[in-house]
Amino acid sequence: MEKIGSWDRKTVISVLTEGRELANELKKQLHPTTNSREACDILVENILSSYENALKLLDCMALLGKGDPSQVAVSNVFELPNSIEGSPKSEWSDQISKDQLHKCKKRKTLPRWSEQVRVCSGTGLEGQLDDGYNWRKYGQKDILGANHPRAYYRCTHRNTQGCLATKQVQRADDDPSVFEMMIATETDLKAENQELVTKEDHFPSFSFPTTPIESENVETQFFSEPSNIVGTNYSPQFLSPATSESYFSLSPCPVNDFGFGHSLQSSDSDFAEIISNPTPFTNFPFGDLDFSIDQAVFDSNFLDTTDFL
DNA sequence: AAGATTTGACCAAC
DNA sequence: GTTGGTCAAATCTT
Repeated sequence: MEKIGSWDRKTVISVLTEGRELANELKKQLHPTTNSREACDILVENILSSYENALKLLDCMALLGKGDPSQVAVSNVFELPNSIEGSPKSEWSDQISKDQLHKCKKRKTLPRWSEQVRVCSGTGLEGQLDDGYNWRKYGQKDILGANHPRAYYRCTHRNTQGCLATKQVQRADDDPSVFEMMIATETDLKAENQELVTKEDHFPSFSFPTTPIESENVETQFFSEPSNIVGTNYSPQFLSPATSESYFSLSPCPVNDFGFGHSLQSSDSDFAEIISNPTPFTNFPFGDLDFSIDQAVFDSNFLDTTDFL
């Protein structure tokens, strides 16, 4: 497990410095005596990229915040990159009646999780991690073959704002200090519904890969070009361009306060320290950063800071 | 008192 | 029949 080192400050400075130098270069190019439009375009792109990188670094650091980052070991597995751009959340969530909610008792057989996250516990950092939702536990179940029970959480604002995000948390069998979380946001649920209607019509023979991209591949993709850390030139091959909400879009229900959510009162609950605020930026793809990216598939809007600034 | 958690029961998928 | 996801009453916390 790699650890987060002193990358943060140095990396931000480096990125900002790069942006400044590029801006200076652009200034030269804009001089009346020189007239290279193409060069200017490239410089502008690079400048924007540099500042975006810096901003995202700062966001990432703000979320990881205090505590000992070395204890964070996370990976996201976007197992179902099928989020589909559609109507605003309020439009569809409002359509869900109590009867429909009641039907949700039925077992979910389709994969609908946008994120699978592994988080180490034990340092208090967990409390700093926040996916923007306020979670409320609504059940716990012993799972066959698992050493630890699985806890079920849903958004606190389910009733008041129709937030349908849900989350399952279970202590890993192989490493009890690691929690495995699966998070399903409204987008996933929406996509699931829409998929039932449209996939046969539109994608009769196409399916997304069920196994995530190897970490080496991800790192190669994202880390090979330092100047494009954030992937401004990255074009995901398999993902819908409208999946950002699954990751960070904090529609009405999430709180996104980056602080502690409610704390679980369960005396015996292994999840008590960690559940309320899991990781939003768990696999931030910075080349110099020591995040461990076990498996990931990124959305093109994944790092669009405008979604959460 | 309001809101959150616990836990047994219910229900549908398998 | 078994299992996993959810409900809801009871209980607890703030």
